[in-house]
Amino acid sequence: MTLSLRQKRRQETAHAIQTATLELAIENGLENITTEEIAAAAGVSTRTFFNYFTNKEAAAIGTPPGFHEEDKAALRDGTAPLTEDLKRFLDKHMETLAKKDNILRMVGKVLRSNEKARGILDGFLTIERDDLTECLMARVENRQVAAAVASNVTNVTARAIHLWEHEPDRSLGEALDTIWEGLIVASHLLAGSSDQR
Amino acid sequence: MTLSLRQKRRQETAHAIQTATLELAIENGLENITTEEIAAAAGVSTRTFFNYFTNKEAAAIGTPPGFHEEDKAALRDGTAPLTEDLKRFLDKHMETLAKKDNILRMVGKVLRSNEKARGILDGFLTIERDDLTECLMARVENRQVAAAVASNVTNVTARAIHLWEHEPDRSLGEALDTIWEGLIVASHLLAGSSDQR
DNA sequence: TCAATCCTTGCATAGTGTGCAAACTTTGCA
DNA sequence: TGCAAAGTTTGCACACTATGCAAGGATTGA
Repeated sequence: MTLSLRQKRRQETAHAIQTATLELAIENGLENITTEEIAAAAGVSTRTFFNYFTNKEAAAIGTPPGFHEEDKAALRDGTAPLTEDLKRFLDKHMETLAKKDNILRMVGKVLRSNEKARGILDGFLTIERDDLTECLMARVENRQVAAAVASNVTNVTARAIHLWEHEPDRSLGEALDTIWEGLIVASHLLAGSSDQR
Repeated sequence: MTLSLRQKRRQETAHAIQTATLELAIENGLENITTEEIAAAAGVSTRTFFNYFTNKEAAAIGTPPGFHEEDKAALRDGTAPLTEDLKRFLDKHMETLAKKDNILRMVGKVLRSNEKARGILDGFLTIERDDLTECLMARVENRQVAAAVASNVTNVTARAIHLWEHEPDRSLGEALDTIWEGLIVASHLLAGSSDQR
């Protein structure tokens, strides 16, 4: 985990650009600031800005954390009922996200109603979903089932973040519990069982 | 349903621009054509292009059909188990999409791996999902459950289209059936029932 | 027929994003 | 230590994107 000087600089610059982007954007709105202003605030040239990110939106989003290898392994090799292993997996993932909850909150504020940004986020979500689908192949009978479960996981994550953004006194974990509850009830309904609990 | 001359022209121009965009894009890739070329091919000025669509990607996508009011009403007021009403709803929606399957196929080809386009599509999907969530409020116990079900519906649609794009000899309806099957099994798993069928 | 309304277009302009080449820094090997 | 290879930053040029504005044309309904 020891980074070379070059790698460390790269991380620092990337972080400086993201921070500058978010701060300026919270002040003025992402639409009303230019890459030039961001670059100046981050202490680099405009050209260098574009060496790190292809646009403002990507700079604001930065590089979201993917799933941890250990968590994926635990999910793949788990022996408890799938629902339980999944819930544990999601809890872990939420903990990871909670570590950067200040950035998460800014990103949410800044990106609402920005199409380009939604596309970028959707790209990351797609990667996560595919990643998870592969994991789940070890636990379910075929790819369609794995994809359906994986979709629900990424959706739950997105909806939990959304809920957390709108209800300030709720923690990410608590928001997840509420959303998860809804998913379970919905699954009973879709499964067509008559007992809903 | 009788349109004035102005309204008819508007539709025609919009359609001409979308068609020109898709044809040029299939030939050369959306990234390699300019709004200027598209406008010329559609027989309008560049400025007029931007009066209709804010960018190439939006022009390629056009205006996707939302859900039909009758179908939504049927879902809201249905009395069969929710799963069955939902499946019927999806079947209807797929029929609607199938009517424009030539455009659907082109759109899929052109947009793959275009972030801006994904954002726009995601915007439309969000509208559909919210629309559906409202409908489902009449059928389920709370908003979280409605949102979970609605997410599954839009996901299933997206995955069905994806499957159909990759397996040329399958109809949209058949693709939906395969994906739906996967969702039902997944729901049993998430619901935690021991019998999976 | 005429005024209100809407549409198209050209022009000007601010901003985005990339290729290229020159200068500079870090790296790691002799 | 010294030096070549690799990676970074920057300026510059350039093509493309997207919007505001104003002039002129077409459509509408009275």
